[in-house]
Amino acid sequence: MAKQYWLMKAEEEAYSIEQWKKDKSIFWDGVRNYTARNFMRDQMKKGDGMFFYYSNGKPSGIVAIGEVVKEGYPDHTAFDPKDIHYDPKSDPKKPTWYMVDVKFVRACKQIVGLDLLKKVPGLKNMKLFKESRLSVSPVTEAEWKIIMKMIDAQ
DNA sequence: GCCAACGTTGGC
DNA sequence: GCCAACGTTGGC
Repeated sequence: MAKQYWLMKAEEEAYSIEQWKKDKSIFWDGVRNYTARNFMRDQMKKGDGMFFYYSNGKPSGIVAIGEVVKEGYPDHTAFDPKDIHYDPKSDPKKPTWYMVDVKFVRACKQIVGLDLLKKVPGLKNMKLFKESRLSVSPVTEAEWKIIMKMIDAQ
């Protein structure tokens, strides 16, 4: 299958790129939305590219580039009553929630803000704008290339 | 901090 | 299975 591209959101207070840089590879736990879950469980493949996006930021935008290194597997935080993402309805024998591992590739010199992304004609159909509440969303190859160029030009 | 958008829950 | 109420996300 051809390489695919994704955009994944986190709040800076929840997980920062400085932390990611240190950790190198992380599991993307805590997603509790079926659409996002389906992308992680069924579609994300090893080697796929991803943009790390700060939501609820000042401003919000893309801050780093990563790569999928482990394909969908059960999100164990759903089984832990002490975890904030605990979901008693997820059965370890038949897990409801899945996650992937993503490794840090590089940080943007500066944030590629949402306001900037919105101004680019080639990006006007981005899923990010249309389904703004989705924490994992697909990025087309054309969109990926445009954004990579914006990052390289920084 | 407000509020629009939208997913989820639960009563019927 | 409908739909109102409620909760969450995320831009501003």
